Amino acid sequence: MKRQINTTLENISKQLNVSISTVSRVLNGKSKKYRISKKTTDLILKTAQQLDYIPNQLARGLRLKMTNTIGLIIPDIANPFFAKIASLIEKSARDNGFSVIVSDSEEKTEVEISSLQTLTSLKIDGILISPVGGQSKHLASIKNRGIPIVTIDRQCLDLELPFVGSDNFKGAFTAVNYLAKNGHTRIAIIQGIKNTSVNIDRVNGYIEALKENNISIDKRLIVGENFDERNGYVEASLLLNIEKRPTAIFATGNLISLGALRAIYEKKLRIPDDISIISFDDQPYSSYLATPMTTVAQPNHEIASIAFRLLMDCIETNKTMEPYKILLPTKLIIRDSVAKIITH
Amino acid sequence: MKRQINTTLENISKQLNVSISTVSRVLNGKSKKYRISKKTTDLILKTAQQLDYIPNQLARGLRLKMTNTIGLIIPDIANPFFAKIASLIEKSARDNGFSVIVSDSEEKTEVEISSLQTLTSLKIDGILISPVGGQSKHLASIKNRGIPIVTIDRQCLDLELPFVGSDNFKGAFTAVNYLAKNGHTRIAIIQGIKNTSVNIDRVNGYIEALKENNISIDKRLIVGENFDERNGYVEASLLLNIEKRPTAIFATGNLISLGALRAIYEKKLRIPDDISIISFDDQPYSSYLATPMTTVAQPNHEIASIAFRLLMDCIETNKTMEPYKILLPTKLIIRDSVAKIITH
DNA sequence: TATTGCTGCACAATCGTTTGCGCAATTATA
DNA sequence: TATAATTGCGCAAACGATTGTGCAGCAATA
Repeated sequence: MKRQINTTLENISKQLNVSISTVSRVLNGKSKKYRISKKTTDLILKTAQQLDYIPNQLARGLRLKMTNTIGLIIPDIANPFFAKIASLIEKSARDNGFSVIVSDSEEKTEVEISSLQTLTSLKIDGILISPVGGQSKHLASIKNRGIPIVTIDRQCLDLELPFVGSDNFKGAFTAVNYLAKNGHTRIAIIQGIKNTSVNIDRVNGYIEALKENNISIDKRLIVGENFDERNGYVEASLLLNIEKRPTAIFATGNLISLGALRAIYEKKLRIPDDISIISFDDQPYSSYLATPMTTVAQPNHEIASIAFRLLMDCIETNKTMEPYKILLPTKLIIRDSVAKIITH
Repeated sequence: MKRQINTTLENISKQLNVSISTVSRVLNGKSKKYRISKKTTDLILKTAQQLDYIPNQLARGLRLKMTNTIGLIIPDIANPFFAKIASLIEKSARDNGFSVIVSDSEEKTEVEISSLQTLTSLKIDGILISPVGGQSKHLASIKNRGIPIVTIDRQCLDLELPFVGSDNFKGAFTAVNYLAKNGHTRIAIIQGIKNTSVNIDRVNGYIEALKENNISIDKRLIVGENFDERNGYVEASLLLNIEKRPTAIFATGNLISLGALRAIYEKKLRIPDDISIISFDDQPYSSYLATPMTTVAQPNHEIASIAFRLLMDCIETNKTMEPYKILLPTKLIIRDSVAKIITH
């Protein structure tokens, strides 16, 4: 129902009394290949410019089965970690002539499924996804359709797909080990969503670090179930109320630690005097907090650029996508949120 | 060059010995309108499901001149303010059956121009943009093409376009007035990009507040030129070094204030004892900073949802888009970063 | 029996590109 | 002066969907 007056190949061809194909070839820089004369070429180029011709990518995509568009599905665009990833991906894409359609799955499988549907109906050339976790039939279906897909940040547990992300196990291990080396023995972990690879690896890293330091595992100190701020707040509040409360909290995400801070300050406790904290994900503000926070930083730039390159590879060489797994090292950034505990 | 084995209307039609049109009509729920028998209808529906039919939106869009896709161009996805906006827009869009193609202009006009090109070639149904500022020919061109467009957060200065954003003038005025009422007379402002409406309004609000409080304008206290962290850092560092240094800084963006914090702490100064600060944009972490920061919060949710609704209106009723301007109120959130100065 | 009306669907054009193939006109070769 | 090669471009199919129009077949009516 729109009356957009767009100039098409046909417009140009009619104005110049040449065929549509000739115009197409010229505008695609195939003049020599198809031996279009310099005169015609120049003429077409000029009128195309005058008429402000912009190719219709729908038609192009329909014909070429290639849209130069990829889909990016992440669980929460507003989360600074994902925002950064999204921004980096978009830039890589743009630099390579690709557009990106972003979709926020809100950590919900149904949303993820429907986004996947939408994206495939939009005929994107590939998908970058940080899966919600749990089910993976819908991802398998994408894979079977032959649509290039690479997972980012979070792996798919029961499906072999290329992956790029941090070495979460080691990252968590290092953080918790650091706490232990500082004399902490009652260390709590506030988890994110349980059936995400990220979370599993971080929890395992935590457990391994405790074992390594001969600290027994206390199930009551393994809490949480979501990566959001509310979860951090709720679980930290609870933790602070148990009889022998932990001396340190390991927050598995940047929003979680923010929530934990809220709980801690609400109780008028001080960091690190009353309680220590380490958070996954370094943020620009991490050093300006009331107590500059010790964090484990992820290599966002590498994650984004490698993931994008991997996807491009899958798209170009349409080979059966050997499920590469790329684990990038994290970095513990030590600031002031961890106290050294003197034991006798 | 891909061998995607997709089921099309034709596949279904052949399998059932009916025509493509019949299949199309059934799958679009137009069985009654075109009097397709219940038997045929059910059969088609069933096989479509079995074959996992997903419509090709390229073909659809080509025919319908409607893609159910909008473009969103913002200057920096990684900036939490825009990340939030993007996330809210995406959700609104999804709820209305639209996809959004995100583009980060990096505050560069050339990028903005080329993104606009890409988006129109992708045949998006409308555009939401927070323009870089400066030139606006490319936006005029979009408008002339009849493509629905609404500006968000930043207005276009020399072109009438629908707009939704905060009342930046009043927001800035209130903030600076608050500083003045607390006895500050040497108040610096660190600006963002100069020719953005946002910045102009905030600076004007600042100036007006000074006038209202009989404080003379000191040009040396009006500094800055970018919304990023580096600008905040550099300008704050400079400000802290001038002979009679300001007692308060008004940072016009969340990244700017972060940079300012860096400069302040680097100089071992304390907030608010040595210097006061107010920042535009409230953030989740604002209250957990070394000194919880007084901020002027923007109504992100309203901005996003109203902007989206406005765009939908433009798209649906394709009327000539009366350039609505919607200014939403901001809110001063008072925390601890402003000192009360006692004058004699 | 002839006419009308309804049911149930098919035909074909269209959206804007791309591209293999073909063909006329020109130039080069023999 | 034939024949061959080259130059320069057009034809038409295809991509996958939507939709106005038309047309059989059958039932109902006159």
